[in-house]
Amino acid sequence: MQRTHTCGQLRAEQDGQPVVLMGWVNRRRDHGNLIFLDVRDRTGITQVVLDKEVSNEAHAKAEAARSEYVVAVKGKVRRRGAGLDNPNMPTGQIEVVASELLLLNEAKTPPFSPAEDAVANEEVRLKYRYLDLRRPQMQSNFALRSRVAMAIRNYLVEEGFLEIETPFMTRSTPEGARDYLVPSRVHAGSFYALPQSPQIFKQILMISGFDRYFQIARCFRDEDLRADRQPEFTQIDLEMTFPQQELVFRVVEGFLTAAFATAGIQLTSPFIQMTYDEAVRRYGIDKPDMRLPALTDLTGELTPELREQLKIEQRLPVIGFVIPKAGGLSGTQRRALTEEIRTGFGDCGLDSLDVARLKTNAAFATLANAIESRLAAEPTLEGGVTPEDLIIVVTPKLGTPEKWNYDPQWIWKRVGALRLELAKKFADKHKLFDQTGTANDFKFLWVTDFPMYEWNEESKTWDAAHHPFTSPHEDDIKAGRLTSDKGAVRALAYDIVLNGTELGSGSIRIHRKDVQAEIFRSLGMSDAEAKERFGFFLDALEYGTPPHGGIALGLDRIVMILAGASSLREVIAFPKTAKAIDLMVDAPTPVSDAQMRELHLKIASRS
RNA sequence: GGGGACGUAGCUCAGUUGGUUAGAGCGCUGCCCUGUCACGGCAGAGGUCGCGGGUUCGAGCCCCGUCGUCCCCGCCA
Repeated sequence: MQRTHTCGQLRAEQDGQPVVLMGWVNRRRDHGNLIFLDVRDRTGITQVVLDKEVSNEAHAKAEAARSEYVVAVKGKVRRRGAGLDNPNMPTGQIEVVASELLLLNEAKTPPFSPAEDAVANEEVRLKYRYLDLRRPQMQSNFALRSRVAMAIRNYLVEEGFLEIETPFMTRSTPEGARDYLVPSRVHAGSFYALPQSPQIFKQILMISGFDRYFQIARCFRDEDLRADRQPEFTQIDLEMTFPQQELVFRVVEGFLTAAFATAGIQLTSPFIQMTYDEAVRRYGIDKPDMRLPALTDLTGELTPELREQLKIEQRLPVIGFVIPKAGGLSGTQRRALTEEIRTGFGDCGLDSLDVARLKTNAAFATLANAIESRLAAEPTLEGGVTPEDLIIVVTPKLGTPEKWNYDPQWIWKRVGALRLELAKKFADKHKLFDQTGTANDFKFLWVTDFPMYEWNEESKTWDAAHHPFTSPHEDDIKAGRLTSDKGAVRALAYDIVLNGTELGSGSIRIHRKDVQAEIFRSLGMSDAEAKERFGFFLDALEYGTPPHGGIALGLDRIVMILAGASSLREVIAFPKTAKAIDLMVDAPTPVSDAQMRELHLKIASRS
């Protein structure tokens, strides 16, 4: 028996047609001499009718059928009678009257039903991943993922990019994330590393003259996980020769537009841009969520006298922001929130003003009104500030936090974090995170001019903020800032941000050996050390390296946001838990002593 | 490495101040039912209250430890 149609395919037009369907029993409704089987495959569900008067034998088999049995149905499509349509399902105008039913396979009673909308806890879902993946929501997530990847491939190939694979077993680089290591059997005591990204290879491909490269590449990082971080993840990695950064942006906007179109979302490009400094100043974070109103600097609204009265530190900024529709709190609720903020900032010396209360006090009413009108200027608050909105004004208490001295952005970052925390807390009220199915749900943003260096408080050194192959701004090199003022050096590095999630980052690379060597030196790496770690790369730079640059975007994150999911596990078929365990296959596991010996390994302690 | 939430039937969860025999819905099993589509009706089975220890006359509930899942900080060039 050969399947003729899928379970999501049949419509009224096929009335009377003989068909063979195959799939899983989604539900069975037994009415005695009449049994309904809902048969499911990844395309949908079709109601099959087993009538004892049509086939006694088929009906008997249907009596034995249970949830998740795999069945084959031979029968005829029938337009349902008047009043029997089910408008809730695409195939609801028809049913298949079975003349023959085969139970292709039985199924144990599943621990949870793929037919239920309610989801089981993640532990069970991950253990029985094959059942979880049968759920229509998951099927649609992976169909979406496939379409997105295909659209991106097509777009990039059209634009002249070549898809080229790079090794999974490569050389460990101590910079950046922790490596996953693969012990060598042939070379005792030596290890390959799984790539954190194909960074160096793609640059070598540019030196090799491939002009435009891309790859949908698996990357591996042995760091602690989050909802949006898995130990292995997939990047859309690309690199091109002779690009201005704007050209990279156009390519990315192009393939994202193509990708989102597969989900029926029509994006408009170019995406807006903002420098890193601006992002931190206006949003307190390098990946602003543009669905929410920005931070507003209210410092100018407070005279020294007012600060004095309100016990506010004179040297530091006063920062306000609005959470739309989260207002109207009672006095008790406001006091609780104020207290929460105060303790949340702990030893940082920050406090907040209760604007609603200020308003009721004649001495401060002018200030409160001024604050309100300043906040209302924020463009995302089209209707101005209303009593429905929640106003937060963060003030530094008397006594200066030490951090201010070396990181002037610190207070902005803290308030930016508070803005996100409160936005999350009041998501039900402002509904700005809800998906409406339009391009409006997706706020893209380019963040440019990242700092080249980052002060590492622990080791008291300057580290590369992006990676050490990133080109600094020409001006900053010329001005000698690589040595004199590292904190002020801007890189030709950029991030693409979607709804507050970093989708990807890239840069224009260094293509001259002298500059590369200088950067290594500026990072405290001696020439000998640089040669030891990146000698092959420095060599390659000497054989006619074209200017080049690129970017890498997290495919998993793109699909996650597009699918409206809140965890990567919803869009990765076989993901790992927060402790990097695969609950289905049970990995990792210890290996046999024989394997260990072969790899010249010994476990120091199993404590 | 640190903080937080959760863990009770196959699943989702309730379980009062520590007090008799630990409950509900769904699912499951059996019987009945020819128009259901979350079918319905009747009957029934199903529990190491994550695990270990402690307090107590008595612990699902309190204490200590531990394991697991999730979220966050650190970390993630």
